[in-house]
Amino acid sequence: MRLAELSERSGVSTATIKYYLREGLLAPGRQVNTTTSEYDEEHLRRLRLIRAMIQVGRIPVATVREVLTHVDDDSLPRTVRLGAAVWALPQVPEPDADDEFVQGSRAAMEELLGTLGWTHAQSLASLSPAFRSLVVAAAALRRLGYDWGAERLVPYARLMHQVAELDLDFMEAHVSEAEKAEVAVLGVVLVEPMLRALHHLAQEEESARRYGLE
Amino acid sequence: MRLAELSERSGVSTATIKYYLREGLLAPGRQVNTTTSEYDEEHLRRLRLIRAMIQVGRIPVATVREVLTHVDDDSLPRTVRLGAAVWALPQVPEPDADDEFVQGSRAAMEELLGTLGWTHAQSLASLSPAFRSLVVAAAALRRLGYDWGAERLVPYARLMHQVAELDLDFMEAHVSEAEKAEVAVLGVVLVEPMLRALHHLAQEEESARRYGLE
DNA sequence: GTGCTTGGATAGTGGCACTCCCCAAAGAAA
DNA sequence: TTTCTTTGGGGAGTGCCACTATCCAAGCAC
Repeated sequence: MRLAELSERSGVSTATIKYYLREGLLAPGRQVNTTTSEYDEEHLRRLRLIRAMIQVGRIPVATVREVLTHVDDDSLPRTVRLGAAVWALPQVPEPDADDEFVQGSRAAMEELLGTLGWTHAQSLASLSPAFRSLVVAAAALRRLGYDWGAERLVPYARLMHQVAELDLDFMEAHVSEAEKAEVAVLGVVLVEPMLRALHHLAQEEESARRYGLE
Repeated sequence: MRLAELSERSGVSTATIKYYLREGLLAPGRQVNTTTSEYDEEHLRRLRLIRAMIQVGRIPVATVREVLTHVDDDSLPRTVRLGAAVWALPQVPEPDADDEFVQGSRAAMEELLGTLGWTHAQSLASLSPAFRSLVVAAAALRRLGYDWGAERLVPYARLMHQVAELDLDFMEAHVSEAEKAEVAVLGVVLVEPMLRALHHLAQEEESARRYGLE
């Protein structure tokens, strides 16, 4: 199929597809001659994935490129590729290491991992963007006078661990059917907005149950 | 305290504080004379809240203003104010109602609420931005060939309901100590990034347990 | 009075995600 | 063959956003 048809079937304008091609998010089509390129179903699928990451996952274009680069890197084993892709997802900016609230939160979050017995996460903590995000969020709450320390977060962490188990169970069940790490990234990137939405809905439901609709 | 000190103590530049004042995020200080305004601890606290929402919660400035407007609206009861504030939080754009994937997902998500017995959420579904987000995310997955229907989401939803119960338990425990709805919004806005970070950490941990670090 | 600081206003900056426009080469029509 | 339309590539432009830099006049400190 040509650019126009790719645009038609994906609902993405030709100008935007060209932009993605230029930015290296989408591989170039098979060049038929100087003015025509041929795209296939794989291009359409990848384009839909890119759109989902950008529109639903709110991931910046540069980050999408980075994530896809890791996903496509055949030189690494699948699990490593997936890990690299997830670590590339956008996180909060680097915190100020001298800030007292940041230091206190960092200590509290290390304690949290110890309490949970997440030994692998502990050994990765200093590198993990997710750990950094956790520290930054906890520091912001601390700065406002709230102590979201280890003990308050333990029940949240246990619930999120159950969520992670569901994620991985699903991935295992589908690895055989599609060997592409793309499938895994998809699960990681698109499940998050669903979790967020379910969280809000659950809050609405529980709030209505407790206090009525008024 | 004057602008310079407010800047000093919050770590936010005077130029940025002036911008927030201009945008109506921060109430003006008490005007002492034509060139001096006096700010108090409440201004400092509000400024820290704004920064946390923008930097940690990644909420756009216009949305922060909207959320704070609801929070400060004394004409409504507290629960309604909180609900309005949460509904103002950024969500995905309106989906194309004619899209077959969107229609299928909407039906599946309505079925999900039925299965869960979330009757209040059901009655609010057509209005709730969270429900819309859920539909959009499910539609994106559907478009890529994955069926995240009601039965696959039920376990996720039950876990997020437990999270919501924790949230509300915490809020109830703190309502007496601070009557401001600000406290509640804070919980909603800043807990989300923590959940996200915990989710990632849990994935890293569980993935390392199952497959090793390689 | 002189010089520095302050707060308010206006305009400018840089990044991002497109989006517009032009062009030369194909392919289709006459 | 000639004319007309379409196509893909590329560069420049757009609109939005979150600041940020500059200017200005009024105060205050010495």
